[in-house]
Amino acid sequence: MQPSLNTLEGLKVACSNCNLRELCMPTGFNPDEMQKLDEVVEKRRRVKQGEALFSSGESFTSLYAIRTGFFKTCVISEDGREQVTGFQMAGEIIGMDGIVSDHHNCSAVALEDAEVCVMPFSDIEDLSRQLPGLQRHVHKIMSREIVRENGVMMLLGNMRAEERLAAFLLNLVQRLHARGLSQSELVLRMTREEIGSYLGLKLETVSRAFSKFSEDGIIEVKQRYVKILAPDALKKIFNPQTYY
Amino acid sequence: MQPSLNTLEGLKVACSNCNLRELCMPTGFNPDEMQKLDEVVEKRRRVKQGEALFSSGESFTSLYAIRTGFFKTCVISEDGREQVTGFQMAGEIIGMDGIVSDHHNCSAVALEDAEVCVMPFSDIEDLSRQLPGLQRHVHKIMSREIVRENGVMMLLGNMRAEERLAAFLLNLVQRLHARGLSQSELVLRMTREEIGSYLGLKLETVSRAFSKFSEDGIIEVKQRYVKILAPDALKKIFNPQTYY
DNA sequence: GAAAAACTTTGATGCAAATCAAAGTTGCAC
DNA sequence: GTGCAACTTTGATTTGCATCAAAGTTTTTC
Repeated sequence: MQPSLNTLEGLKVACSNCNLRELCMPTGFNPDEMQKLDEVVEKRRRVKQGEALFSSGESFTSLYAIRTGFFKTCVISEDGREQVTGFQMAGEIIGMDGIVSDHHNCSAVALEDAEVCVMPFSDIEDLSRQLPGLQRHVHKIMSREIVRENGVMMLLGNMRAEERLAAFLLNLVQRLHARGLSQSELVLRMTREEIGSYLGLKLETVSRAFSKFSEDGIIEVKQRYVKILAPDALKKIFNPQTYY
Repeated sequence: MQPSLNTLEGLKVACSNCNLRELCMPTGFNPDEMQKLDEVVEKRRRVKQGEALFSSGESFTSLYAIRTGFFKTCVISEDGREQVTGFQMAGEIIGMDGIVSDHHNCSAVALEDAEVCVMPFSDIEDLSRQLPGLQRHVHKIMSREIVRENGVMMLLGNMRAEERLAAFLLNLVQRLHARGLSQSELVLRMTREEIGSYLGLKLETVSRAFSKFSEDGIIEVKQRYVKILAPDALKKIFNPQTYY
């Protein structure tokens, strides 16, 4: 096992001084424990835009912490229909779909050039038996994913096109804001078709909903660039009852 | 802590001789480890039809293993829309939605009189630090739920009404069969409205899809009773491409 | 920097499922 | 066992989104 300073092209990659620590790893450890935590990151890996970090059916070995870049995860039915199951950004952990069967159940594709920390799952399991804080963290991350998917089911099962898009934009901008970016401006990393797949809509419907929001003065759109002019109006569309 | 023989109305309730063991707990432990595992089940709890085992917002303490009965889990949006996120039967574990925030994110309601094993989550965490097999099992159960929800997203995002109902029936009968019941006959524990909520459809649409399958000779329906006459036809509806 | 490829927008039309409506069935309460 | 409440089925109509189509924009490629 390598020491706490793993390298990728000469870069220092210890969790202990990573600026995403609070997002992807538990906190409150002593220096000794921190060092052990660092060792969970076996190495880093770059993934070019359009490439897969892992693909459905591949054997599962590791979880991945996103350092930079943006991913989509998607499942494909036997007859070829693709469903985007999520979009993931820096500080988020992906790969947990593979644990149950030792094979990945979905694919993770980089929507922009990305870099991930590779964390062999057997090492995570070993260490989380020693560090209750890490154990708890792993449980929370998986539970968070379950809860997130519950929310998507609500979206897909109960909401209309504009409600889905409003929810999508609010969620994206909230997560970007938590990473120090603007809470009103964003550049979409995905196409209208990928948004549509995630939201259970066709790309034309997504485009029309964007245009409608724009006409109503709720957002400003120029291709992938979106500026939220009236966040309250978006929230009202997403959740009509709360505002009356 | 109680010994391995917890009781509920005089019944013996040790995991070690529960006939659902293979479904809800890991296997391959020695007698000493088995005894520890038994102690994770704090007690049993009966839940009457229509009552909630836990409700959204309640503080999270335990996971629950279903011994008998049938549950639905559902989330409710702020404006009152209900989305059924799953149906659970004997041997399945529920409550994992509560781990991330220490509060339940969804509600679990018994669709028939039920009995569950209450497993305090802190005990599960303590013991799974000692028993790697248990640790792995907990991870697998949560991963399985993530993968299941991915499948539901595919259903809701990409499939038409009859495909959804076909998938639903095939999934139910497969799980019942794994519990020793018929692979062709079942009695639905939920209403048309609850099926519709799960599948993102209105109750009338569910009813019409049942009638259509019945007219086509694929199933026999009498209210809650369903007999699958042509399982291959159902599979073909669910997954058109595989059969051509 | 021209041509092609990929993506987006907008309009016209069609259709699957929602909605509205009413009758039929089952099961529970008293 | 009668009456009411809950659930289910079926029909008529509406509607939101999909589909089909074409033009416009941006990015990539050579």
